[in-house]
Amino acid sequence: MQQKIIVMIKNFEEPVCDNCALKFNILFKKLTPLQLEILNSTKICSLYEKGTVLYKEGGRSLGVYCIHSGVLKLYKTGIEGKEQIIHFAKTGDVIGYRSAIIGEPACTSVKVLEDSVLCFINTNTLYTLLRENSEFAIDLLNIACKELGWANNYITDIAQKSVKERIAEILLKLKSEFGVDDDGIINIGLTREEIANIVGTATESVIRILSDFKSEKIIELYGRKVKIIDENKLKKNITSY
Amino acid sequence: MQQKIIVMIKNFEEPVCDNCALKFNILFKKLTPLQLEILNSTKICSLYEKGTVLYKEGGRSLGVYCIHSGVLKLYKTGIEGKEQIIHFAKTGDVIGYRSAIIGEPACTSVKVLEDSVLCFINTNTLYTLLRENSEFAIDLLNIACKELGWANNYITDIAQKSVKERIAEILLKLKSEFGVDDDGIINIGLTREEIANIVGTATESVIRILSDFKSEKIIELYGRKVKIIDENKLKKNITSY
DNA sequence: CGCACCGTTGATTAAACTCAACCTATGTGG
DNA sequence: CCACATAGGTTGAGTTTAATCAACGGTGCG
Repeated sequence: MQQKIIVMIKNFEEPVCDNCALKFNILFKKLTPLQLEILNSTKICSLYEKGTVLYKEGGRSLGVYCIHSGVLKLYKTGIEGKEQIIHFAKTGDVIGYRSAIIGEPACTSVKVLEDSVLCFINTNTLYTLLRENSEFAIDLLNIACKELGWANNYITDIAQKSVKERIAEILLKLKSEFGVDDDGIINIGLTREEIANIVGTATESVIRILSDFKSEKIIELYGRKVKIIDENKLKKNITSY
Repeated sequence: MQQKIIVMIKNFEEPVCDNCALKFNILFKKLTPLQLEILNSTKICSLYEKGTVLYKEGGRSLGVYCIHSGVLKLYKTGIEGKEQIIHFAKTGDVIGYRSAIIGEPACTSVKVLEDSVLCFINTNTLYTLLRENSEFAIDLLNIACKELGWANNYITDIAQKSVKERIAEILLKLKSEFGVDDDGIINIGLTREEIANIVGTATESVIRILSDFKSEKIIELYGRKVKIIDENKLKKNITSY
């Protein structure tokens, strides 16, 4: 029996913290040149292909990941394995810090949605930087607080809004978060099931509601991609507080 | 016409940070004696009576409150004024830091549920301490991360569990958070509507489910207070992941 | 080809909300 | 003191929303 082995080599440029565009991002902008050097020499960068599970809920954290490029989803596994997507992470985001900071098992799993170049920073280095540089700690605190604000909003949304409203909202959020291409199509493709797992509903409900929006000429569907053609009408589906 | 004016003076002992029991709490334990002194001399303590609204969603934050004693609820105002309770704060908790840190309007309103002695720390002092003492910043980061973990869990709960499960869970959470008195009755009294506003349901649903639990001999009701008499049966109402 | 995964549709069911009425306790003004 | 208003609690009936169940079509892949 013969096996054909296909080796696919995807190349990626190893990022250097010192001239990484992300150092201008909120988190790393306050690091000193020396600290950037420490970061650069201890970080471990790799390309993670679509579908890879980076880490799982309940697993012990070893550090944080800085997203140089790519898209990932953070989710919890709920009742009967149903996944609840907590949020998406993309270029410039840092994930895994919650678990690294408090030294508890991860509260979410992370899966690569689009090939990603990630820099891993171990907990020791993270803590060294946090202790040495309180501005850095404050910036990470900022990130955590922003996420917390979003989470609080989302609790209210899920608790009070209808499935239709939540889907309308998520479409707008995806648009603002991922942008649109030249044809105005939102730059992320999610399965119907994934959308359901964001807003906390059944796949069939998502299908029906997307199809409603389509027949009301509010959106256009291109497979997994969505184009919003009437943002105002879409917003009218959202009860504002 | 005569008016009878009743002046009620409630006394409270002004807390001194240096020997405040809370300094052993996670947040303040890393402050130096000097920093505790700064904290002590700039903080403003007051007694806030039940019913007082400390601050409102959307309002600009001026600092954080350290809870010396008392109970408060943090909530968002959602659709048609329906309140969504995000969480409760009690002795030893610090509230308002999210807004103070990121310099955005508050994302929740806060109301006093039980007379509270609160120490107000203005944003300047907070930032001074954060900058001077990275351990302090790390500890606040810890608090934010814990809250974030809880919020993520709650998103999954609300999205996936039934109202009955959520109520069962909240009763257990209230018990562990507030403890029970000598008769085993949970040390917090909430209206049916407030319970509804925690789990995101209608008041009537809470009434019906509590009454179900009562007739199944799982809980006993004493007005607004609840006694859990069969914790195992209550837990059976919660689907575990 | 056959399998797996995704998307779609229709029919049915179940969960929870809404509405309405009524009860009780508490507090208020006349 | 009574009359009344207010807020919280309760119950029942009817309706709505969304979940579930089932069947089926399309697509890509080994």
